[in-house]
Amino acid sequence: MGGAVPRQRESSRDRVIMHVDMDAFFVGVELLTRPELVGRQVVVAGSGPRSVVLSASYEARALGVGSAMPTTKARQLAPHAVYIDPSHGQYRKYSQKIMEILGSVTDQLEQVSVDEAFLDVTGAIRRLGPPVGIARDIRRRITEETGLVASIGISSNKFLAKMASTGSKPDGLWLVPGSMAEQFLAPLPVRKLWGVGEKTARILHDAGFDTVGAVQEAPYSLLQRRLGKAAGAHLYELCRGIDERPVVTERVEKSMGAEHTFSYDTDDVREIKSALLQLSHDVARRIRAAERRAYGVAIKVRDENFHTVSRARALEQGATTGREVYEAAARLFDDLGPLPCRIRLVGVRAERFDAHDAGRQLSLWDQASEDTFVHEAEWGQAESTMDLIWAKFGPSGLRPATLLEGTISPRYERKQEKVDGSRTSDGQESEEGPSRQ
DNA sequence: TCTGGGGTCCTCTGCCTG
DNA sequence: TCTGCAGGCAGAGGACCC
Repeated sequence: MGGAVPRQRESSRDRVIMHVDMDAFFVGVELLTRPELVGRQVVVAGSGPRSVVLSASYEARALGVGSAMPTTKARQLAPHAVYIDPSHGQYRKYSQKIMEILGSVTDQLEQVSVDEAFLDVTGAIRRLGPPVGIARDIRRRITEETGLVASIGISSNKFLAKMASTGSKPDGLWLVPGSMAEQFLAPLPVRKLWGVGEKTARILHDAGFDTVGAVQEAPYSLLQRRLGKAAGAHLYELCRGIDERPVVTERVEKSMGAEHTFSYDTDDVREIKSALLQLSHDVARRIRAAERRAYGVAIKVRDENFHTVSRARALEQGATTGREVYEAAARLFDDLGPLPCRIRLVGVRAERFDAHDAGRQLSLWDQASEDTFVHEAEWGQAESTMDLIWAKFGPSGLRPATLLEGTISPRYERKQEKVDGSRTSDGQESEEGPSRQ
């Protein structure tokens, strides 16, 4: 039952893994252009009624403001903080610079998100010297070349390196030898473990485990009983600092999705379908950009009570156009039946990708009529042409007629204008970003 | 009180098939 | 032919991460 108790392979203790994590990255980037705000409470958050905090300066964090917190709550906690709309284009630009610096250290680089990455420097030590020296050099170069601050954790695997960088923040550097893993982790609250969220922490608390040290004492079978086979085994390993995952330099996306939260809950089917249509086109554009074809489409619908349902459908012919994605999404939505209450959020996701076949295959639907096939091919061509125009002039000038006035609701239209307004002619968000307060 | 958006992985369940 | 069972697979939902 539950399999053998896992043990760490001795060889894996010889690896040297770094976790580089930027300190309050979004705020840091904003402060580069607004140095007068350094040392003040600064919060990067959307300005909508339902937006959340993306990043907060350490001064704001001291008041309890944290990421993913509703902006309304953050304003209660930090009423005198400066609130800034996010400028994602800038964040991407700085992220790229940072990844270039990290890439010059080793090609064993795994970018986890816009502001953090793992490096396997095992092979670089002979060339560049001891790990701590490499990490110091990385931190110095990031600050000199971008003006931003990074914290770095070093250990024998990704999990421990991540825990070390978290512990070193802000502006720190920690090395945790693999042999010290259990002592290092024991005093930490279980919630600090990577993969232990709110729910798992509550289950562990109910079982009497509040610290990693307490979980270290728990039998393997008990963890599997309480948390499930995989999660139990995973936690058993993590609390001992065992993590055999390699640094993955190339990652292939398994799905691409887009979601929209309405400013106000709605039961207007026209408005909901208009959002589904817009999202379908957004997703399809990314499918085409990646030269892929989606053989599955899923929708997500969240109601006013925060109850979420999802529905998925396999597609015989891979989808690459917004029209194809929307047809599947709209059918899934229709299959849900009459709305029992108002809707808060809708999402569209494309999945089950395959290599993008160059020649357009005839679908069953297409085969019904030669005219239909020509029409579909033309539609695909039209959307590809739209991609080119988007790339050159930005999204504001062109969109399917079904997304223009009369079909899309005024409320959703306003949001699109806001998004479009923050972009430049090359389709990227402007250097200045959206308007700020 | 109020909870975005994008993504991955896991579990459970029901259906199909051998 | 029917029944029971196991395995594979897809769909739905949940938890988690940044």
